Amino acid sequence: MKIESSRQRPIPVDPGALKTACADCNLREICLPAGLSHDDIDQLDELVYTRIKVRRGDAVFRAGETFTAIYAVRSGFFKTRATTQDGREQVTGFSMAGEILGMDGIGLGSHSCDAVALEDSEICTIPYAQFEALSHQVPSLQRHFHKVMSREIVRENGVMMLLGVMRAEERLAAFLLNLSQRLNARGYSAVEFHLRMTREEIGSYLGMKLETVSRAFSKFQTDNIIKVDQKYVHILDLDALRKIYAHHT
Amino acid sequence: MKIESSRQRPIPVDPGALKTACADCNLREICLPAGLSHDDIDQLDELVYTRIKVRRGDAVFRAGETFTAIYAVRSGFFKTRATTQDGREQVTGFSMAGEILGMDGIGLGSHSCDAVALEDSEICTIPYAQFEALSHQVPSLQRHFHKVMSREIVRENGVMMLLGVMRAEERLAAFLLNLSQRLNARGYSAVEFHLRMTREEIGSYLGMKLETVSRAFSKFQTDNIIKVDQKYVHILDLDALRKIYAHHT
DNA sequence: GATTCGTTTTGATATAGATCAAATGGGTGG
DNA sequence: CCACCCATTTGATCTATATCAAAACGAATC
Repeated sequence: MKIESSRQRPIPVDPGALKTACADCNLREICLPAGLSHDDIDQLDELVYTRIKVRRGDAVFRAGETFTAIYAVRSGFFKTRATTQDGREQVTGFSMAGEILGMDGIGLGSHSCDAVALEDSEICTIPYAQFEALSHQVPSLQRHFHKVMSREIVRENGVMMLLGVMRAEERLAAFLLNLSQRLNARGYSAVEFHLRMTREEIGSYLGMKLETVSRAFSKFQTDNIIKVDQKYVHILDLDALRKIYAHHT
Repeated sequence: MKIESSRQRPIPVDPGALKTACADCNLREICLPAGLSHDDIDQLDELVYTRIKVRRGDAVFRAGETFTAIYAVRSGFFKTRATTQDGREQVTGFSMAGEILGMDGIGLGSHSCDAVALEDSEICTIPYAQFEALSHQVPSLQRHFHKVMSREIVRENGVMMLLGVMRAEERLAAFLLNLSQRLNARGYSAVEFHLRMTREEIGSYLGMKLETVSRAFSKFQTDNIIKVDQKYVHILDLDALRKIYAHHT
C-alpha cells in the first residue's frame, strides 16, 4: 500500500460542489472561526472560497514551495514531514479536522515541510494575504490566530520533550493519549479508534524505529493496557497509559 | 557555580536609567521593530516602557505563571526549559539579543516553560494586551510578529529533526553552526565565541548526556575541526562542520 | 592562598533501542 | 479470485550512547 502518489498537486474541485460555509461548518468551534461573532464568521467565509479534495498520498504543499495560503483541515488526516539533505525523513506532526496547516511558511515565505494526506481528505484554503488583511480588521480573528500559532509552538515543545527525555514506551503512551484526547474533542471515542498512519510514520514522529513501535504496541497489549489489531486500537486502561506517560515508569 | 538563584522574579529597575528607545536600539533590525517605519517604531516605543535587568539564574517567567507579556532580549543570553512531571528537564531553546521570549503563553494564557538567564541580561517587557492592540493598528507590526512566531515554529521543527534523526556528532555540529550563524548576524565572530551554557544544558537541548557532548567536542578537536577550551570555542574548519551536519557522515 | 564546589574530561561497562532477518497476514490491482 | 506487495510482528544480534566512576581543572569563597 504505497501512498506516495505521483500527482504533485491536489485537484481543485468546483467550489460550489463542496461549498460549506464556516458559519455552517461543524468545526467552527475548534477551527479558525472559534470565538468569532456571526458577522465576523461571514467575513471569514468570503475569504475561504476554495475547498479542495486532497487524495491520499497527495501533498497540500511541499518544502521549498512559495507560501501563499494556510489551510484548515475540513476532513481527513495529514502528516507533515521535513527531510534532511541526505533524505532522512522526520514526521513533525499529524493533523486532523479543524487544525491549521502551513504556518511554517509565513516566516520565510516558503514552506519548510511537506503536508501529505494520509487518507482522502478535504481542506479549506485561506489565502494568506487576504487573511492577514482580514485579521487586521477583526481583532478577535487576530487574537485567535495568535493562539493557534502559540499552541503549535507549545505542541512542538512537547514533542521536543518527548524526543529528548522520554523512553520508547513513554513516547508511545504520550502519542496514544494525545490522539485519544484530540479525537474525543471532535466527538469520537477516546478509547477506540483507527490509526491513519503506519508504524513507520509513528516511529518517525516519535524518534524510534518501526520495530520498536511494534514491540511497544505488543507490550501494551500483553499488559492489557490496549488491544491492537493492525490499525485498530482499543484503549482498555487509560489510567495505566497515563501512568506510563506521567510517572515515567 | 550554581546559577539557579533563589530569587524568583527579576528586579524591575528605574525605567529611566535603562531607557533605550527601540528607535535608537542597535537591535531594531533583527528585533520586533524590523521593517517598521519611524512612526510605527515610535508607537512601539510607547509600549515598551519597562526594561528589566535579569540576573544570571533568574527566571523571566516560569511554567504555570499567568501570561501577561512577551519579552525581547536586549542583551545577554537565556535558556528556555520544560520539565516533566517527574522532574526531568528539557532545554527547548537558547535565546540571544533581539529574540523574543514568552510566545508559548499566548495560546493557553499561561506559560508552558521557564525562561532563565544564563548570564546577567536585559530584557524589554512588551505587555501583550497592548501589543496586540497596537499590532492591530500597525499592519507591518502584525505581519512581522506573525513571521517571528512562524520562524519559531520552523526552528522547533529543526530541533525535532535533530532529535529525531541525527546522531550525536551531527547534533553538535548543527548546534555549533546555528550559534555561529546567529552570533555572526549580530556582528560577532562566526568562528570564535564563548558558550554561555554548560555541557549539561547543551546535552539537554540536543537530547544527549553531558558526557556524550564532551566526547563529541573532544572528537571535533582531535579532528582539527574546532579548538575548545572549556567554554571557549574556535571553529577551525566551518566546512568540515557543515559536512558533518549536511552529509551526515 | 587554600578550600570547596561544580564542571569537564576520560575510561570502563551496561543497555535501550537499532539493525538484520524471516515469517505472517491484509489489502489492492489485475 | 488470485497474486503480489507492503505492513506488521517477532526473534537474534549489534552498537551508539547511557551509565558509572574517578581524576583534573577552574572559578568563587573565605
